[in-house]
Amino acid sequence: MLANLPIQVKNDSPKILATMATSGWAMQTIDKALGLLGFFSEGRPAIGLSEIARLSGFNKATTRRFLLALEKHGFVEQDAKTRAYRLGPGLLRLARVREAVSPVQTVVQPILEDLVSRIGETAHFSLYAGGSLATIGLVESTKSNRVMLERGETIPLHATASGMAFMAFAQPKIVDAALGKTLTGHTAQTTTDAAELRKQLQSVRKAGVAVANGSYEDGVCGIAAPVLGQDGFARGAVAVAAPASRAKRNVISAIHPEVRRAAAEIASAMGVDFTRAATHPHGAAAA
Amino acid sequence: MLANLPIQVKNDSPKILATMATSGWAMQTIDKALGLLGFFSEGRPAIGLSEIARLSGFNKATTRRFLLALEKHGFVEQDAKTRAYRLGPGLLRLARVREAVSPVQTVVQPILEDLVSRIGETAHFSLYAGGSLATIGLVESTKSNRVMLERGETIPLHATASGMAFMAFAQPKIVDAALGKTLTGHTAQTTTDAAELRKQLQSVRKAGVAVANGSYEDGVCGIAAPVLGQDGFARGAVAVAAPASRAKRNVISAIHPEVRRAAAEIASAMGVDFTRAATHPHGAAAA
DNA sequence: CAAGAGTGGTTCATATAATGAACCGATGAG
DNA sequence: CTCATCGGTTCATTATATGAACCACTCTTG
Repeated sequence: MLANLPIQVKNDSPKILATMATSGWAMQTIDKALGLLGFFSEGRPAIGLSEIARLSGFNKATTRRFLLALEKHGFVEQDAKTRAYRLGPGLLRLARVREAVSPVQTVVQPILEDLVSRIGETAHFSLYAGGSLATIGLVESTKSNRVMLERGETIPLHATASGMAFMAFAQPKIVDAALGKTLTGHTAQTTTDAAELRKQLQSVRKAGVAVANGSYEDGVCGIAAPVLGQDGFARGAVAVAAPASRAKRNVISAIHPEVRRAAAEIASAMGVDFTRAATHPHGAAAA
Repeated sequence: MLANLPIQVKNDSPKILATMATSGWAMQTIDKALGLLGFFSEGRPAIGLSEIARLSGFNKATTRRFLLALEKHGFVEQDAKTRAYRLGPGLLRLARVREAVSPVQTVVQPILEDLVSRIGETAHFSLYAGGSLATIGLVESTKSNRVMLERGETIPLHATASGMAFMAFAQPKIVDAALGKTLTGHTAQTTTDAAELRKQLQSVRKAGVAVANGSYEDGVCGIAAPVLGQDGFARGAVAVAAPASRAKRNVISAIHPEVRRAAAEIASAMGVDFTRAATHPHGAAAA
């Protein structure tokens, strides 16, 4: 049973982009090209041309043209030796501009650190971007038996506590889009029925917190709270991830208020007007 | 003469992208869409649809489709109230992945801080990305009369010390591309003649350092050294920016070795093999 | 108030762009 | 050697992006 070893959570979904273009929408070329960037992760930092083509389902020639266009703008760069492509330095500049304008990472990190010091479990913060939640902040527990996450990972909305907390307070169209497509089961515990998930979202709205036990990764229990924007809709979520072995009822209960507090702090630090949160569009208290 | 006030350096170039597509190259749609991101900066963090269309030279309808495609992937987001677009959270994730794989920002910052503490002037580090240098790290001097820079700014190659230091050791094709297009004069001091600039690059190669006095912003003197990659070609540059009033001959001379040292440290920290730097493709010592 | 000039956003005929099977040369494994 | 990769390229085929004119709306301004 994994005993006392850190639990490594990974995301190795291949997901073909080529067929996705059939969603009857416009500006598909850009869509496809930007989709390629999603294949890069901490665990797969550099990818060869053929492999990207295989992963995305595009022709090698097309894939290469995409990569050249991305390279021209510094979004990817090609290793001179291995010829493999990796994320480029242009992203750093854009992220800096964004961060200079509305600081998130700098503000979130200390809040997460505080959260981790209080409850002793790994915590992370993610923002909704491009159809899923993107992990923006991550602080790992110092315990030897802890949950480990990849930096900058994208996490599915329907299979995680963060995702459920987010969806419970997100704009309806986002939820519809997320639950509309085929829901992949990550473990035996994953709920893949949209109607059932919507029922669960109701409970999350009442509680203001989402709990997911092994629905994304076996043996990992997540407790998450939504981070709301000025319009009252969710922007992202804060979550605590604990080994299931430690996640007893009373422990989870104790974590609830801490996660909600962290979520409120983050929302506030991101410049949220909390008087608005009272007249929440979902009619539930979430902060 | 500006006396003792901090000197603010800005970049307000409008530059139309619509005509640029004529460069006989492929995958133009992606190119155009990604070009829009370049209009966002610390000084212009949010832009309305019409203004982006005006800046880029594209049709409003086309521009909107670009923005929607970018938004879908979290590269931009639209303010619910003002309807203006700004850089999106998806960039943070990608930058994090890139940073997790090959840390630059985290490594550069302390080196810059050390540099600033030694010489007492503003210092910054930039990487080549998308046709120009992108400021990745920035530490300002604590003096009241100091040079101020925007975070995440893109700086022209031909008009700055950083640019010249970079070009002097960059891949020839990059230099050709940079000097091939029309060179804009930012001040009366800016050299806009490609042949003359190439001659200056020769001197920079000999010195291993570039000095630019008021060629980008009046009253600002830049001293820069290239940061070389494992292939011996420049990846970016470190620069010190001082008010011209303080930049006496002997001061500049004193800064030279400090900037070169910082450049060497950064290159080393970025994982550069320095035994390679000896057999430099340009036949000059640059570290 | 009304008129004018801005917005952001949408439509549909037109014209331009993206695409991929087959190809090449190189490299590495058996 | 042979076979299977790799990254990269070509050109006929096809699907795509594009923009003028159009709303609906919100400011100013007289």
